[in-house]
Amino acid sequence: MTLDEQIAYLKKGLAEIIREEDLRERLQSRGKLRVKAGFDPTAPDLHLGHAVLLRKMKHFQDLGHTVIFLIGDMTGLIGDPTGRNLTRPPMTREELDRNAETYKAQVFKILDPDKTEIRFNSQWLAPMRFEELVRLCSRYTVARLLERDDFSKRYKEGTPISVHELLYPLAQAYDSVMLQCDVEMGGTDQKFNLLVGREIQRDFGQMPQIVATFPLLEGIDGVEKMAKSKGNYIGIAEPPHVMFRKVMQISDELMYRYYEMLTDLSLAEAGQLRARVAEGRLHPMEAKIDLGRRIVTDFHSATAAAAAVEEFNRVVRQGEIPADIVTLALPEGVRGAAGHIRVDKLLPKIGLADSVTDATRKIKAGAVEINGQRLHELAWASADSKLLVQVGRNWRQVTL
RNA sequence: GGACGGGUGGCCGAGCGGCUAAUGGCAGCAGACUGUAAAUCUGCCGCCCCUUGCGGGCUACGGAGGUUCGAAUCCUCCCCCGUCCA
Repeated sequence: MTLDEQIAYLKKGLAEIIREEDLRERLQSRGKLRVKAGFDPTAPDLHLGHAVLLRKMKHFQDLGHTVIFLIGDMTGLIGDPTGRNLTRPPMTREELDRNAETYKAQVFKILDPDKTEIRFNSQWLAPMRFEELVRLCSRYTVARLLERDDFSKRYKEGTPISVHELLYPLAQAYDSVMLQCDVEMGGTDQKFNLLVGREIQRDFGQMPQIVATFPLLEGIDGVEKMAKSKGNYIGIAEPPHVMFRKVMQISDELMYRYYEMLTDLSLAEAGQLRARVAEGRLHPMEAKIDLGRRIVTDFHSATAAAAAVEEFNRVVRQGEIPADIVTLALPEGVRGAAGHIRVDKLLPKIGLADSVTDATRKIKAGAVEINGQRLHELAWASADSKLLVQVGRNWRQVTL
């Protein structure tokens, strides 16, 4: 690949790169770059939003560069009391290590282990003395920190900003210094932090890192960014058919975006796809099935993807019973006086309702089917040896 | 340390002595529709008990007391948050 081709390859899908000339110059002078991206250790379940970043990291590896997967475990060790969630307990070293293992299992679905360093920032942040911390802080000003969008907004609105929050950009920047990063990547929401890294590095006599930001991937709701806490995510480690079904749930509009950010299609190819759908030459559902197939193939396999498509057709389109239905024995205490099964008590015990009250509501709303029959009563008598219980798109099989 | 403002259900945000399990919005759940969706429409949306009835009970408006037949609403103290002053 020529230099121009390399840059084009790396740029695809990025929101911004600061500065491209620096990247060009450094690719020439240094050849092999150190590329960092940081991850939160408290939420080890990676999702497709992270995958966008991981894919880009992989692109760097494809060109022979080293990628540093930095786990920001310092926060986890302290027990970050951001906002009103004051009781987040500190994580133990064991938990953090376990999370790191979880990360590895997921991350290496995409990254090349031979070109990946996994690092923890507690390695240098934990032994830091107060004096050193104060020195680090003296390299930056409060005014500059308050430039960050969410800080200035919160400051104006009068919502609290804890001092430690101001310290994070500095800590992150310090990570770049310690790791001697050439490039740091992050979502567009990280831009400020990444830029602080440049300045602090310069202050430490290092070449300022190149900053690469990429757009945040919307979650399956199509509105908010993908986040586990918002429940709108598709997890990297989720089973193939779950992953596939979630892809099928996104809106048509969002589908193109996923094509752009999560597949190897070029932007031009994604555009063509959109045009073909618009012209009625391709059914949107077909396009989405293909998207799902590609994504599942990336994280599992082509075979798994084919099975997921098949399962989707059977269960969702034809309304048949899922193959991987959870089977349980009848729990205790769900029989009424006459020996009938109290469905309202059963549902919460088999994970189909939040509580008995909730189960009652669902039954009254006609959302519950047993053995193919819609239920309107709280009790059920059955001569069969098993019950096939369905609430919405969740199924359970209960053996008597 | 002082003055002022504020803490309501997952979130936002009304209520400011009874008719309030607490308006409304968002989110969520279920149903209809469909191409799987989206959009739209409908219902639900604290917990428990009784095979269920416009049934009964319990818990809930930062915390603890108090006033009152009755408090999210009034009083006292405490905790927390913010703004300004020092």
